[in-house]
Amino acid sequence: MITRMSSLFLRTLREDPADAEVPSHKLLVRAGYVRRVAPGGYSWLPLGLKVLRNIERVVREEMDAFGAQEIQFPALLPKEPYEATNRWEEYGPNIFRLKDRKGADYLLGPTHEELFTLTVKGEFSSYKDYPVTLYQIQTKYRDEARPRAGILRGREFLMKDSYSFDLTDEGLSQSYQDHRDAYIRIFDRLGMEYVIVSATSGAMGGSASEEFLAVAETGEDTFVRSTESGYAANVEAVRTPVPAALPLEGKPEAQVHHTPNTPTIESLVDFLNGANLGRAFTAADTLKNVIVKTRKPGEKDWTLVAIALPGDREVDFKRLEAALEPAEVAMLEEADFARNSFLVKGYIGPAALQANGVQYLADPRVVTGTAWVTGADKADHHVVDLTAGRDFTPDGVIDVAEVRAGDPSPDGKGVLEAARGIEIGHIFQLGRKYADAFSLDALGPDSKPVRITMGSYGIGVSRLVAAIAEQSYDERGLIWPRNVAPADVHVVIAGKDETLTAGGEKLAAELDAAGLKVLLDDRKASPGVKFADAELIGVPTILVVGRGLANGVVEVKDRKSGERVEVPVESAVQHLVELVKH
RNA sequence: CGGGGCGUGGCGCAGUUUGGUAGCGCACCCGCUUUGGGAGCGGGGGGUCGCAGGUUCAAAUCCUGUCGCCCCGACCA
Repeated sequence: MITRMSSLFLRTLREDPADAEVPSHKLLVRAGYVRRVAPGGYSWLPLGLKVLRNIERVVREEMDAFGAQEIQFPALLPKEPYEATNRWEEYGPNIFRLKDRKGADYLLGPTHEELFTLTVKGEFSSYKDYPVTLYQIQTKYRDEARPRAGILRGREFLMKDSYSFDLTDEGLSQSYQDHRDAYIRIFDRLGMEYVIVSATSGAMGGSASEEFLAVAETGEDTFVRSTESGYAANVEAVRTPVPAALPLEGKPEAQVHHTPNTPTIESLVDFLNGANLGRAFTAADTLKNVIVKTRKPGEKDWTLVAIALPGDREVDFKRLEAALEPAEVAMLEEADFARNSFLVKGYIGPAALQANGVQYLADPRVVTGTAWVTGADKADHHVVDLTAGRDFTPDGVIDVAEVRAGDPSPDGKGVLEAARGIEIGHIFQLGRKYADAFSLDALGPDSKPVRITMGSYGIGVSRLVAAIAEQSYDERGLIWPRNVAPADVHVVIAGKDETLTAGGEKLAAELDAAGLKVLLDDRKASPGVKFADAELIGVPTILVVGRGLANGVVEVKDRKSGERVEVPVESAVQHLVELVKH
């Protein structure tokens, strides 16, 4: 197919739009791919739509390839199914709600678990029908509090969502794995740099859940990865490596010291270093005892839990919540201290805690043989060289300290660094939550009902356009990976005399005949304008038909490397076909 | 929801302090020249200055109200 710039509905902008901050937003607008029509709502212009469709095509091919079947629901949905799962309430202000003329409630679908479940229930009833996986590529709506970054976080977006329905847990695992494999193929084909991180296993039976993050500075998600290996994880899922235990023999005796006015780690370290103890102390030598209270679902009373961690670290509340889930967690209030007089604020130690039946959980770094400075359970006193495994033994391990850049990687290779990513895919095993809500059963071979178990899998299709752009651009413009580019070759006729025009037209026709998608710049603009636009638009290969034509050569430019080679006109088509098809 | 900023031709902005003929660059149209890196010269079209009310002989500019948008954060996938 030949797309002619002379008639293409396209206007490129020389300046960045004022409301754009991130590179993908600026470039997609400047290059004429998208235009904003409302906060979080964008129209796709011809070039943008080509890119979007290319991504859709890759997603569709890989979904179909493992047997998923495409269907499509309305975006406009009745309230009732969402009431059945309580999500009409749970979603709160994040869904668009509307009423029809009769006053009936509707919503614009944010995701479609309910509809898929109901649809399967309506059609299938025998165990022989399962397993089945359905998907759709469809516009979703969420009333984001603050849409931002152009296409990256909109209130209307295109998403592929699929749902697997299985008779058994093993079947669900297989469906999950099928999706995982398909996602890897999809993102590889799209030429993305991405990581797969385990998402926190939610309250729903510790079900598996992983996120695919496109690596990009502008991403909203933080994850850590190893500098030396492929290890990557959500901060909440990082497991701190446990150091080897140290021998207890020869360790100095624990000694209580009078440490006036040292309720904080900083003041304690300063005091110790001024106390002529014959060595230097750092915050990492102290053991901080943080007390929180937890409450399991259904329980009325809170229970105290102590968390011991090196004094140079803070408790990461998100990691703590993830570790204690499904129990709730809260910080202590003054009243809690008043009620428990053994808690001497600033001087809490393991002895009083354990003596009073408070569960005492320690950071993985607190292994047998490590010696600590910690509270002595009375005001203005600390104990030095309190040694784990000798003077105290924690009731268990809890890995909730903040993860820092420079920490050793859990796989033993390299150290961790923090990085940002854009969530482009999410897969997880739902289990039977929705099947239970709608009593989705299959009749088994024994004529007894079997409750179906489900998985739910998403890919942000429109978001991918921006995510790919975030990973692939330079100061001149966009640089599309081959599989998503709006064309295979951008033919620039650099000049306007008739020989050039005719030569360019002929090459474009031949490339088209050879099955390539051609963007032909047949405008009367000056070469400089055309070159600048070609680089802004970002088709990976640019064919320049210009002054060399008189000598029988044309120029093939690689958008990414900037490399140019001169090719004889006669072999240009073959050269390009090989380049494009690899 | 908290903080900050902004609403002036299609886009990017100046003009508002100190009220007095709405301006610049890009884009667009016409003519001539130009044609391998966003050309030159000349001519031209296009804006009820977010909206409403008020002050004034006179309001983009001052006052009051209101609506909207963007950015950071909170929240959320």
